[in-house]
Amino acid sequence: MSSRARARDSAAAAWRSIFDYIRATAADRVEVIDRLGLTPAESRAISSLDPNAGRSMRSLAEEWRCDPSNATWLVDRLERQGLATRVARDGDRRVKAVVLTPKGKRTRRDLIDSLYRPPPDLVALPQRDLDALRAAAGKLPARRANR
Amino acid sequence: MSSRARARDSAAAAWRSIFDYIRATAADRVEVIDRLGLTPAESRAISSLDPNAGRSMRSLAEEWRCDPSNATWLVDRLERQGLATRVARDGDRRVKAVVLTPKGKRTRRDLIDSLYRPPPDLVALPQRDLDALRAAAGKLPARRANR
DNA sequence: GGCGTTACTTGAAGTAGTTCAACTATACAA
DNA sequence: TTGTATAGTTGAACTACTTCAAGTAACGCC
Repeated sequence: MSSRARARDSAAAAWRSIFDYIRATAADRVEVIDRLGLTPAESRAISSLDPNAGRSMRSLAEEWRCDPSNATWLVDRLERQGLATRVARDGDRRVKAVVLTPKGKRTRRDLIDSLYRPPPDLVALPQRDLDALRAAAGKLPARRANR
Repeated sequence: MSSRARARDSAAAAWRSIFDYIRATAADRVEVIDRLGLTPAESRAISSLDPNAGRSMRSLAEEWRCDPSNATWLVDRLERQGLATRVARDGDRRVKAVVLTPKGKRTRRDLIDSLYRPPPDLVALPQRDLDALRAAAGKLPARRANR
């Protein structure tokens, strides 16, 4: 067997296990989002806002791959919940910077901490496996290059 | 540091990387589902149907944690697309077994093959990492025990 | 100052998914 | 047989999200 084929085999087996595990734990994440009173779209929105900087509507719409009017609608929802506000940017008053309110920052912190908390099954793995997992997974890109 | 704390640390780092990578590749999976002309709910529905056996509406509603009427609505959609049919079960004619049509089986096969195909970034990892990943991830439960 | 461009908003229409209450048909047990 | 429970369906009301077309306001260049 070629080394290429061997890589594909191992990767396929690994991916299947990871994928199944992600699906098995999906309900936990829904629970987190529910607890914070968010919809899935709102939770994604909140986590793409930088607590220390505003972001234009346009850049948000691009990241979310949605219509600008859709971004307006979503940010409206965040604003109505007191999680974010719009401030006109000095210099170019056309662009609105969306910034997290203190409540928004707290909610984002809670959201991210909760989602990043490793599930018990994972923590229960042997230390050897955890170290290997950490090393291997750490080499994966956290963001996909623009295509 | 206690061995418990060490496990938590490694697990947290590993989980973060995995979680980020899953999010980074989410668009690929949306693409697969779109290509098959399915909604996310339909794709989940199709993948929980066994190609070799029917399943009652009730058991589907339980797995999907939704109202029975919701299951009716979803299976209606599958039926309208020619992916599944209902057959009354002999012996208890109240229960309808939902079975995949040949087209439904093909679609399911395609869906699962596509979702289980490991992303390129993963295949590109060093063989040592892949083997370790496979071994570690293989120890994770694929289904969550009922709670 | 006029003009094209950019950033964002508004409104209308549509799909997807959820929830609840009411209903039908079958099974099963007293 | 008569009641009671179970499996599934129907319909109505609602929320979340998407898409498109049209509109407003500010910018920046000539």
